[in-house]
Amino acid sequence: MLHMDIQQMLKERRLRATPARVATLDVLLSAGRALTHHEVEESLAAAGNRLDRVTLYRTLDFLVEEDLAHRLSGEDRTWRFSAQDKRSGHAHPHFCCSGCGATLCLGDLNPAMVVGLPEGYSFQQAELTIRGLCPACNHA
Amino acid sequence: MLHMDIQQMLKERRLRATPARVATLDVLLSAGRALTHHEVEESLAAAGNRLDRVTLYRTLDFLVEEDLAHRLSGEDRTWRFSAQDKRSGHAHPHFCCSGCGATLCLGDLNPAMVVGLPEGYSFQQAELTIRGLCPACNHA
DNA sequence: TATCCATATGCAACATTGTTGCACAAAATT
DNA sequence: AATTTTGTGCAACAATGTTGCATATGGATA
Repeated sequence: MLHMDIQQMLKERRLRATPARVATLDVLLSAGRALTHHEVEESLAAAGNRLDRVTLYRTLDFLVEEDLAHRLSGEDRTWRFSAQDKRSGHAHPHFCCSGCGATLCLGDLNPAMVVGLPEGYSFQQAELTIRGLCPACNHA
Repeated sequence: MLHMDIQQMLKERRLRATPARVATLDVLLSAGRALTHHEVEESLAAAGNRLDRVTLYRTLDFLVEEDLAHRLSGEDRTWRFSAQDKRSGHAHPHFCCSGCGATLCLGDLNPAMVVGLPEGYSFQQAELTIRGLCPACNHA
């Protein structure tokens, strides 16, 4: 996406359109999948937008808080961030490749799934992660 | 559970019934929920069975490999271990409390849920995590 | 356009969680 | 009992994420 458009995205929400945010959002929007902090860092560096580690952590946190990105937990204890899916906020089905860790978002979940909590428990959110092999790892 | 019985569990599978394993398994079996490494460590120490951090990591890995325990990833980037549910290996619905992080296993998943992967992707396992509040946190 | 202030950034230090290598101890096997 | 195999503890390291603080900067205001 054009940086102009990304700046616009931020300004529409009355948020500061700093270079760090624009570049980070650009990386997330361009990726076809959820990226780790490290992957974002490398991607930024490759594009000549080197950011401090801490700044990137804070920028990613910021984007998540402002609902411009989505933080999801994988099987490898590292957060992954995605700006792709602005799907309904309460049900996030993901696919996670056992081969390479690639993570991406699938379609909506059927809320009917989320029933049968024990007495006294309250529901907030459901997350379904399907593990398997992505096309690349299927062939390897 | 009695230590005798736990030793039996291990020996039936031709595994060495070391004190570290028996004590760790005991802690996991007695807990009504999945425990973090740290929680297991504390629980062991409280029972006078202090274990080295590394030994505990390795013991937990061992139990998972031998299918005596189950490792699950939470929202806080730390593994949790449970010896409770020897439910079907391919679908693990969990409940995770947003208040205190307590994690426990719910009933079986309907495998029909796991359909609709994009072309080229292969299925291995599904994990559904429901977030919400446990009874204690609901009242607090 | 120049000034100013809230806030974003970078740096250093730290915290947490998990891993690796190696020497020693304990179990199992003979 | 001796030997082999495996488990344990210690030290050091690695990866991921956090906190405090000084400085730089975006964007509102004059």
